[in-house]
Order: sequence, then C-alpha cells, then structure tokens
Amino acid sequence: MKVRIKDIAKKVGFSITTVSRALNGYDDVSPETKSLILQAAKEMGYSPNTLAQRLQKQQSDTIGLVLPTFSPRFSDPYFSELLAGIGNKSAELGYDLLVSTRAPGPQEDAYYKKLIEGGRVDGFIVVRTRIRDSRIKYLLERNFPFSVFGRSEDSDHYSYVDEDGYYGMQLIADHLVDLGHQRIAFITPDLGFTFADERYRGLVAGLQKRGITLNETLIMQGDLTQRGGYECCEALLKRSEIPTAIVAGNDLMALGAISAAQDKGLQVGTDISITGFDGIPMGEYFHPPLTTVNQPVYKIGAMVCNMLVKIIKDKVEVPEHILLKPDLLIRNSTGEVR
Amino acid sequence: MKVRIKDIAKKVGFSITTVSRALNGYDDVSPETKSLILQAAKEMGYSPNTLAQRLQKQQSDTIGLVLPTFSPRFSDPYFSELLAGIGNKSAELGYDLLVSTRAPGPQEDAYYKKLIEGGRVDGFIVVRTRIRDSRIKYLLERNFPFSVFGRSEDSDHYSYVDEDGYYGMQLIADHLVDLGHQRIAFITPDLGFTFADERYRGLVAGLQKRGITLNETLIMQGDLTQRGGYECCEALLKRSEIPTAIVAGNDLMALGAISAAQDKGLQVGTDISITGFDGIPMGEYFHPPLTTVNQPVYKIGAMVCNMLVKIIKDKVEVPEHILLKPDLLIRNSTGEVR
DNA sequence: TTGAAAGCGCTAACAA
DNA sequence: TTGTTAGCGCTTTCAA
Repeated sequence: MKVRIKDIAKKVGFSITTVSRALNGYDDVSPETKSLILQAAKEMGYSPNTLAQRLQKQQSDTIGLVLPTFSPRFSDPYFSELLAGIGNKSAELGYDLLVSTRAPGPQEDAYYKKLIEGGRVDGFIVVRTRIRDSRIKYLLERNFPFSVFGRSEDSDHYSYVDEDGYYGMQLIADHLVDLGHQRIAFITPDLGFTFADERYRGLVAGLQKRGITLNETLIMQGDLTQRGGYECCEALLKRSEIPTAIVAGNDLMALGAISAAQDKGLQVGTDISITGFDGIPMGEYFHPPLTTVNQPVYKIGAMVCNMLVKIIKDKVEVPEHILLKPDLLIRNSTGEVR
Repeated sequence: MKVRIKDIAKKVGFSITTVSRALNGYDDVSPETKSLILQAAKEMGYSPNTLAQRLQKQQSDTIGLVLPTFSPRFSDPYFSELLAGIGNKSAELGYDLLVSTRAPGPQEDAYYKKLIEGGRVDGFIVVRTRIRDSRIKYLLERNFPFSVFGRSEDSDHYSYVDEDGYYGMQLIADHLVDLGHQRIAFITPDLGFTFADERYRGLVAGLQKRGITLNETLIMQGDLTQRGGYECCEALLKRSEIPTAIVAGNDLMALGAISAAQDKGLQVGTDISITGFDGIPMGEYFHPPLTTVNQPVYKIGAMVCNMLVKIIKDKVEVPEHILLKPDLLIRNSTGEVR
C-alpha cells in the first residue's frame, strides 16, 4: 500500500536507479525523464522511507537529548524553554530530536552508550554539566559528536554555549552590597554541578571584592526546586541572627525562599532581600517580582543545537566556545537594608 | 571499526543466520553454539544496528510527540512534567521518543504526515486537543496508531486519557458559591481547545446548579500564560463593578491574575478570590497559595504512553477511555466574600 | 543518459 | 541444529 521507488520505476518504465537519481536532483538525468518521474512520484504520493535512507547513509539524522532528572517528576519551566529552543532549531535543520530523561548515574551513561552503539543518534546535546562529568568523559574518549550547554574542567576540548555564571553572581553581589547588605546567605544547588560551582565562586569573589566574606555557616544546599528553597530559607530564618539577604542559586529555589520568608511574616524586599538566577517568566509575576540574572535559555537551546549540527556535518575539529554575559534584572524582591 | 553480526560469524565460524538466532534467543540453536556466540559477541562489544533492525522489521520503535506551541518560546511547567511522564514510560517500554514543537496549523499537520510517510514513528501521542482537531481527523482517516491526552467530538473512536474538567469546574463553582461569591469572572483560554470548552461548560453548569448565571461580560480570553492572566485581570479590575471572584482556566493565568490584583493593592483571598486549574507545583509556593484543581500530569503522561504502546503492539481495536476525577486543592487564594 | 548490481546490517522462510 | 537465500528500501559505483 505504501509507494516505493520500485513502484514509480515500474510505472514510468525506467530503472530504480534513474528514479532515485531524478528524485535526488542529480543532473545526469534528462530533463524529460526527470519531470516525468517527478510528476509520477507526486501523483502516486511517494515519500521516501527514512529508515532505509538512514541505513544506507549510515547516519540517523537524529540528535539525542537526555534530560537529567533527580526525581522521576520534574517540572522546571527552564527546561521546557530550553527544549523548545533545541526542538525548533533541530527541526529547522532537518534533524529528529530524540528526547529521554534519566537520573544521573551509571544508567544514564549506559543509555548514552546504547544510543551510540545502536547508531540511533548522530550526536548529543549535553545539558547541566557536572564536575568530572562521566558523560563528557565518555563522549570525548569515543570522539563522538556532541555540544554542551554548560562547561566542565575539560571545556577546552569540546564546543559549548554557556552563560557566565561567575560574572552573573558578581552582578548580584554588587547589587546587594550597594543596597547595604553584609550578612548574606546563599542557597546553593549541589556543588557537583558546574553551574552551581561557578555561581558559588562568583558570589564569593564578588563579595570579596567589596570586602565581604561569605559566611560558611550561611550556606545551605537545596535541590533546585521551590520546596528545596523553601526549606533552606525556613532553616535560615531560625538562626539567632538572620541574614538580611538570601542569594539563591536558581529562580525556583528563590521563589520557594520568598514563600518561606512570607510565611514567617517577613516583607520580602524590605525586611529581607532575596535573589534568584535564571530569569524564568514566573519571576516577573511573583509577589514581589524577583530580582534575578537573566539567561536567554530559548536562544541558548537554538545555539547549542546549531553548534552540534555544524560539528556533525562539517566535521569541525576546532571547538567553538560561546560565553554569554548575562544581565541583572532588578525587581522588587531586593531593597535597601534597614 | 564497528562490530557487525558478520564479524562475529567469521570469528566463531558459524553462519550469520545462526549468530542472529543465538543473539535473539531462539531455541533452535545448540546450547554450546549459543554460549560460544554470546561470549564472542560480548568480547567483541557487539551491539545491533538499530536502523537495520528497524528497516527489516518495518517499524521504527519510535513514538512521536508534537508539542503545540503558540509562540516559539514556551515555558510551561505543566508540559515538562507531562514530558517526563511520557519519556520515562516510553523508555521503560523500549520506545524512542521523538519530540518536536509546532504551532497549530497546516505546518503542524504536514509534519504529522511527513513523520508517518517516512516511517519515522509507529504512533503518536496527541496532546492539547482542539475542537475539530485536524490532527485527530487525519490520524483517524489514515487509521494510524495514536493515543490522546484530552478529548474531542469523536473521542469514541480513539483511546484517550483525560481529566474530567467539567467536573473539576463544578468543584470550583461549588467552592466559590459556598464562600458566598456571586459576581464571578472567568478568564478562559481559547475556547477552541476542548479542555477550555469543557471547563467553561463545567463552570457554567456548576454555577447554574447553584442558581447563578455566569455573566457574559465577565468572561475574558487569555493566552494561557501569566502575562495573559495578568492582562485579563487588570482589565476586569477596571470595571465599574469588579468581581468578587475570578476563575482562571489554568494555573499560569491564575498566577498572573493574582499578581495583577496585588498590583492594584488588593488582598487576594480576602478582597478577591482567584482560582486556577492544573495543580502546578508553583501554585503551592505562590503568595497566597493557589486554590486549584489538581491534575496528575506525570501519571497521565505515563498512562497515555502505555495506552499507545498497547495499541501499536497488540493492534487493539476497541478504544480505551480513561477519565480521571480531579481533586480540588483549597488553599488561600480563595476566601469568604465580604 | 541510463541500468545492472552490490551493499547498508539485519531477519526469516525454507531447505538441508 | 545449521546454512542458503531473499529481501526490507534505498543509494551509488561501475559499465554500457
């Protein structure tokens, strides 16, 4: 019932070879034959069998994206936007996007391996890099095409797009110090994530530059969710001397922290200042709106996808590095210390 | 450099066929031969070429998911959770998940067609159904496997999972009327979405049952985003007689509406009540926390994926229908009318 | 300008 | 129990 090249060949009375060539726009087919074939293909509703083409070409025209999730559920607006950026670009470039979710660990690595060895993908986009990232180590060793949103120790050896979290946190530090804050707490994601480490170091350096040392005892670790932010903030507010400002390592935790502060009866932006990092749309509509560092995630998705396709197609050997300078979005969750 | 069946055959001195059979666990291979082959395969690091297997089997072992987006960017926690549900389940069942994003319209339909005709997917999961949904019409006509999260006019003829939005809105209606609200506004998504229509009718019916008629002039249409909710609410609050309660068609718009009300200096939950629909995690951490109707989106994703695989594998002919009764989550964005 | 034939890597009907 | 052969649908080399 499906139309194959063979059927067209039979109908127009030419060989399979000629039909294939006409269809693929080779110019060693006479114009009449070509138009005859094209005409027939159209009438018969032909469309090529992608699987066969891929087998023959020995490439899958598919990009792999494995989203690392901690809990099976995950609900991060940040990722849906990233996904949209990658998805739209890959479609534009003619690549399928194979998406999966895996918790970090051996299973995750095995899955990368499986996809590669089965020939199911031509390259990977790696997101949310970690210190000593086994995925990157593996891909590098195999010399398999990939591009990365984020960085790690060996970033020199691969192509990546990243925002400058170190710089971004300095913007936060300056902003808070300008407002008079000194006793500043930090809710950090697991420092095994390079972005978290980056932001942490940026904050420390930014404060240092202004003569302030980040107090170790005011550092809490959260799991990147609102709940995590809420719980960390709650704990911080139980201290005998509470901080005047809380810096959260991402927006979701910042929003959770705001919520916790409010539940304690504090006025966020006056009694206490709270900052985020990412620039998710929700931050703008929170009450108070969140002061944060903006990351153009959608654009980043498109860029990192583009980068990968270049690597796959042109066999680019020299890694390309894009480091974006983020902007500070000052809103009402921060204010002068009192 | 890649190990193929041929290589194993050469090494162990059996035919390609025998190797294939041993690898696939057929029992017409002598135990010794079998273990010999398995051993060799392991040593040589063999893994089958998925593309070749698929071509031979004439199936792609791939599920298609085309997310409908309005703007190119989209940032809806609801979808990332749905995606996680689908993604984890499909991986568990051995299917690849091909994800793409498309704006509703002819391009979207063409993409479904392209994927089918290229043999790239074995079935689709259709989400966010619309009235006279052309995707469903097309899939039905072609008799191509698909399952749906949502419903439409012809739901009888296909398998779906949906939550009962009609019922859910009645819960909202009852809750608000119990609190004494009479002047109720509704911020609805585009009524071309079946879920929106469903919720709308549920609200009307629920209020009617309690003797209240939903005032047409208090119905606004928003685009499902916070911004949309914000703008609609802003407009509603400019009326000479403002509503005592605002029902939003989804959580994101509800959160936007809360934000708008607060910017007008209103105390949400006392001066005005606002409700959502979906149960995104953010609602719990908003200030005030959002009264809403909960949908187990992650679970729904898994269910609808499971359903599709059953259809693909077992050639199920009788459509399966799952309609979930949602729960009302009463939080502080609603309160007694004053 | 066209066609025959090989081959991508695998599975399966049939024969031995 | 094992092997021969054909074939999935396509592209491409080589020869005519």
